[in-house]
Amino acid sequence: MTTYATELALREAGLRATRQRLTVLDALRGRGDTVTAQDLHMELRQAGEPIGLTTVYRTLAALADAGFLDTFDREGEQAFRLCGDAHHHHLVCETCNTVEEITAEEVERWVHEVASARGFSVTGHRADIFGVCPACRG
Amino acid sequence: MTTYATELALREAGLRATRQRLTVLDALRGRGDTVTAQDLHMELRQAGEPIGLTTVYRTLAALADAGFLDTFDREGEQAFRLCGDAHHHHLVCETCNTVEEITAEEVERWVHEVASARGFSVTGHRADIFGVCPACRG
DNA sequence: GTTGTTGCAAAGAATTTGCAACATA
DNA sequence: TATGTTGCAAATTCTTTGCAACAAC
Repeated sequence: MTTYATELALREAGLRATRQRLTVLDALRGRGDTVTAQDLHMELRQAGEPIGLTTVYRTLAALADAGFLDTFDREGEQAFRLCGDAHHHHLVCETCNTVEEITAEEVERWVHEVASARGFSVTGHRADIFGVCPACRG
Repeated sequence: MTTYATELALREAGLRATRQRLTVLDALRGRGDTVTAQDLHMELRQAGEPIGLTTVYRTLAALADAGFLDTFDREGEQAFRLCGDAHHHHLVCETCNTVEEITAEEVERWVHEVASARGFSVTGHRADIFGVCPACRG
């Protein structure tokens, strides 16, 4: 179900709306967990989608670069996940890799207090919580 | 200046106090920035220390596993840094890779509030701030 | 038509493993 | 001495690049 809005969003980011990019975005849309390029490529191929591994790597990098995806590190591998527009943090289930987005004014405030107290100019920050989700605990 | 305390700490963690491990710990002790296995190996070799790359990898992994080191991701590469005992967060200079440790009761509190509100059991959390330190801004 | 994109094959880089020699406890 | 550790070389794995065919605008 590729929406027209998706194509617009891609163009806005200076990316052509190719079949492969729409495929990747569609695949990402359904899921709340993180995926690596390798994972996603295999899934898409198994689902019959013709797409190259190189393209999956490049697409995920481009989408992350354009702010469509959040990035995570799964021990050496880079994993990605579709994200909302606003800045947020993450509640990550270490068992199923599902990610819930959380906002936190408390953290934002803390970030600027700490940084300015030490004379740092802030370029970014990240606050993630790791745990096991209710579903995985059974 | 390999202290006896260092050797004890290693044994406590179930690791033998080998020359290589003490060398790595010594090298790490002096610095406030993060290093990768490749970096550290090269530095040690250049300093005349005989140590294998494999060993540096294994040593850093073991030390991190034992809680001696904090780990960071420098785009694909894993970087390490000696850390204090207590739980803390990081103020990272993206220019020189120096890390200042920061404590944050506010964040701890926030972590448990958010997690329990969603039924997650917490296994860990991490709050890092990225920026440019006063020295690098000149 | 132009220019960005794709995908294969090959290259590159980081990291891990097999295994015999070796050092620590 | 028994067992954990080392380090080389080789193998793995993740990721990137060259380049010609191709698709989007």
